[in-house]
Amino acid sequence: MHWPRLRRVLEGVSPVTDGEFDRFCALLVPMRFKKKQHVFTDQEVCRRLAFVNEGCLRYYLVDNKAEERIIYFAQEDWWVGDMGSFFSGNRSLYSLQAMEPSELLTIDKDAFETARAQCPVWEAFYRIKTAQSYSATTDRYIQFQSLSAEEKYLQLMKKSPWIFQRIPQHQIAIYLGMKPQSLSRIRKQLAERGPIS
Amino acid sequence: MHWPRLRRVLEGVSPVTDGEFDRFCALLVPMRFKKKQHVFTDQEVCRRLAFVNEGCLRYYLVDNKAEERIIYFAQEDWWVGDMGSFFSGNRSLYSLQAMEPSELLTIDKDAFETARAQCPVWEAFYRIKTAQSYSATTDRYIQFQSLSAEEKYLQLMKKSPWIFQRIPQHQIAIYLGMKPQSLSRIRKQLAERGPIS
DNA sequence: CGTCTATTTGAATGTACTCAAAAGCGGTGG
DNA sequence: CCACCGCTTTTGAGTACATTCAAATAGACG
Repeated sequence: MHWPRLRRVLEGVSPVTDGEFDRFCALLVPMRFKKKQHVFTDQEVCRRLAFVNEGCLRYYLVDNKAEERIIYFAQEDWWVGDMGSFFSGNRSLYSLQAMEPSELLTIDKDAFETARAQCPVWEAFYRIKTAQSYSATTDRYIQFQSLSAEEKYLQLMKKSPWIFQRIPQHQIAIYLGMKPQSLSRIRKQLAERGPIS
Repeated sequence: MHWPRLRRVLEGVSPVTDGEFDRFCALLVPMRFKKKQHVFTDQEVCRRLAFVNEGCLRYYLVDNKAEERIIYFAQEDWWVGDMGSFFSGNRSLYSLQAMEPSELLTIDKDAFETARAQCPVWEAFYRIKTAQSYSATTDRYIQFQSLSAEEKYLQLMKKSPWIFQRIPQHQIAIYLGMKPQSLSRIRKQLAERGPIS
């Protein structure tokens, strides 16, 4: 099997030979998930990291006040999973759920270690991506503190317009850390204030 | 030079031989910083990651509203620096400043790559720590959303009591994402409500 | 002792929330 | 095709938590 999307993503970090790519792909297990199906839920260990070959998912938790909190939405070309749980073997606090029928290419811990030893591109890829994700999460933490609800909405429109094509509005509100009612009001205000622009 | 704190921290991940530890230490440059001195500031590239052998620092930025936001306080045994800037070579958004006279053991990018190739303990250490930091930051992002100002304060008391021994209260308030006045009020309320406990 | 900074306190304000209900939308089955 | 049901989005009124602005008090350092 080819998985051209995956190949393109890996090439983004360093060139890959056919042989190395095939070796890597041999370690992956493709899996399909129906809409609303969970890849894993909280209270279980995340045993596989996964590449989103097709579809759209949300990574979320239910907090101590029984509120859902969404960490991210993922679409094609994203890697998903709970690295903390994956490496430590502890149960995850988070859940990963398909928002649309999705196809994932998954790798378990043994395959991960094999790939790390035998596929330089994979070693480089996840090393770089982990550091980038860490940075990006720190940036997001700060943005969450700094921005008002309206600013968060406008920023998301600018940075991730695809989300508005695939995700219902009340989920976007939760992702932005606000109530669906608040997002609705913000949209109304913006529509009134700036129909021109 | 011995650097027993550093050795103990590395041993936390995997055993180290004297030879490997010496090889690693030879790649480090010790540096001292006075109180309030910056290790690096925003607008410059973070060229060194550093181990806190002694002292206490804060990692912060000035946001788009000209407000200081503190990402973390670090004390002995922490590794500090902006990994995003360090690896990408882009200017950092963040600044790192000594809160007390501090001694750092620093490593630049060349030494880092050398160490990664030649010191297995270092390769394993930063790989594991990066993933852990990423997880921890995600957890913190969620906590920031979920908890009230008072809950954040109580949680910090429980999880990082050392901070209250070394850091002035208004800096703690900023770290918790609130105004110094708010933290003062919260402390007052808690003192009134629960002198018994 | 005096100055500078940190902390506390008060009063008024604002942003986003809660509770509640109405309107809109999409899919299903009669 | 239409009627109904469930879910999403909108709207309204009142509330809460933390903020702003302002000033007083306390504490640290030279």
